[in-house]
Amino acid sequence: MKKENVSEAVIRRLPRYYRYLDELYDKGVVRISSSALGDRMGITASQIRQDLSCFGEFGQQGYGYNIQELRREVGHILGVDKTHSLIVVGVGNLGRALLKNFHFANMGFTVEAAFDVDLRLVGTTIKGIPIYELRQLEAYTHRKVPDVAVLTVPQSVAQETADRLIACGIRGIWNFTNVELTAEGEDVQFENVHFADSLLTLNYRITRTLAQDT
Amino acid sequence: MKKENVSEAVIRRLPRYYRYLDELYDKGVVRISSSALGDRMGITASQIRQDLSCFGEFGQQGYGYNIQELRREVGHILGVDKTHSLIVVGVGNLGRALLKNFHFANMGFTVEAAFDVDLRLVGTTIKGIPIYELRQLEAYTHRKVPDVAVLTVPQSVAQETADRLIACGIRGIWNFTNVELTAEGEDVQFENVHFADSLLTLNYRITRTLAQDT
DNA sequence: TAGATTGTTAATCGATTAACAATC
DNA sequence: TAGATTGTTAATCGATTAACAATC
Repeated sequence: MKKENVSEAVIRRLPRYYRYLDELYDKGVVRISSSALGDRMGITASQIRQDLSCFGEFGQQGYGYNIQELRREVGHILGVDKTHSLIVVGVGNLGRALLKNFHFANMGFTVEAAFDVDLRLVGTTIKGIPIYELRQLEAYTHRKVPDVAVLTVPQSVAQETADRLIACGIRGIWNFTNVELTAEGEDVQFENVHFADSLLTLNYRITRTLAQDT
Repeated sequence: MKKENVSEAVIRRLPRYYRYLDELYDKGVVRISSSALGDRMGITASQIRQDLSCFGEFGQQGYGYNIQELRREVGHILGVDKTHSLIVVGVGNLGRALLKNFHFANMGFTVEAAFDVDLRLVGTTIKGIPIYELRQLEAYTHRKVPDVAVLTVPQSVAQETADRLIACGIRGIWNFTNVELTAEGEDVQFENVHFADSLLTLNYRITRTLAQDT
C-alpha cells in the first residue's frame, strides 16, 4: 500500500539501501531476503520491509527480493533514472573538487555549466564543463532553467546568491556553505551539507570516549 | 538532571544550537528565551529546554538564557574548548579544499599534518601544514597519535587506509569517501559525510515537487 | 510583587520492532 | 507439499510536545 507522505527518516535511509543494492548487483548476487540485507546493513528486516512498503510491493513471499529489480525500483524512487540538469555556482577548491571527482551522472544529474566571479577561470573548462562569469547567471538560466544548483560560494555571498538562483526558478539547491539559507514561501528544496556540524558531532563523540577511558 | 545516554537526535541538533548561539553572540545579543530561540530556529521551545536539560541547567526562570554563557556551555559539550589534534589523509582536490578553507580551529581542532602518496606533494605545505608521504603514517603517529583523521582518499583504498589509521590508534575518522567503513570491535568513532546520499535525497524531493506540479 | 520563563513531569505522537496470515 | 519470506497489522518503544509548579 503506497503511502501518501513518507517520513524524513525513511527518505534518509533510501540512498543507503541503494548503495547496498548497487554493491550486491555489482557482485552479481541475484536475490536477497530482508533479513539477510538487514544483517548486512545492521538494521532489522522489519524496518526494510516497512520502509519499502511505503513505495510499493517489490518482493515475493518465500523468495525475497530480486536485487536487479529492487535496485532499479529504489533508483527510480530516488530519481536517478531521470536525468536532471545541474550547475555549479562557485568554482573554488570545493566546487572544483566536486566537478573533478563527484559522479553526478550516477546520481541522475548532468552538469551543464559552472559559474564564478574570478575572470581568470571564466572561459576555461573543467572536465569539459564550461565556466561562465557569475554575472551571466540570469542570462544563462533565462534560456532554460537548470533543475539544481550546487552552491559552493563563500559564506558572505551565500544567501544573496541563493536568492538569485531562486529568482531564476531553480528547484533545488545543494548547499555547501555553512549558512542556513531561507526562502520565504518559495518552492525550492534545500539540501545542506554542513561540514562544521558533522565534525562537531564527531568531536562530541571522541570527547565522550576519551573522557570515559580515563 | 543530567542524562546518562543522550540520544542521537539530540546530539545532531547541538551543532545547530551552537551555530545560532554563535551568531547571536556575534550580534551582541545578551539573552534569549527558549521560545524566542525556537521561533528563530523553527522548533518548539519545549524541545530546546528538553535538549539542554540532558546536559545541565543553563537558564534562569523569568529571564531565559544568557547567550554568552549558553554558547560557552554548548561549545564545551561539543568539545570545541579543548583542542584536539587532526591529520588530513589524502590531499586530492577535496583534502586540499578542506585544508585551505575549513576552519578547523573554530571546531576545536589543530591540523598537524597531511599525508598523500603523490611525491610531487610531499615536502610542500598548504597553509603551513606539511605534507608527508603516506608511507610515513605509522612512523609519524608512533611518536604521538593524533585524535582525528580526515579521510579524503580514493574509494578504492578507503578501508585499508582506515585500517591503518585504526591500527595507529586514531580515535575518530571523518570519512569523506563514499564507502561504509567497518572496524570490528575497535574503539574508533566514524563520522560519514556521504555526498552521494545527500544529493540523492535532494533528487528525491525535487522529483516529487516536479511531479506534483504537473 | 507580578510577569516571565525555566526545568521537569505527563501526554501525545510517530517510528521501530514483533507477530502472523497470506502465499510463492 | 513444506519451508521461506513477504506485506501488513499490532505492540512497543522512544522522541516530541504540552502543561505546570517552581522561582527568578
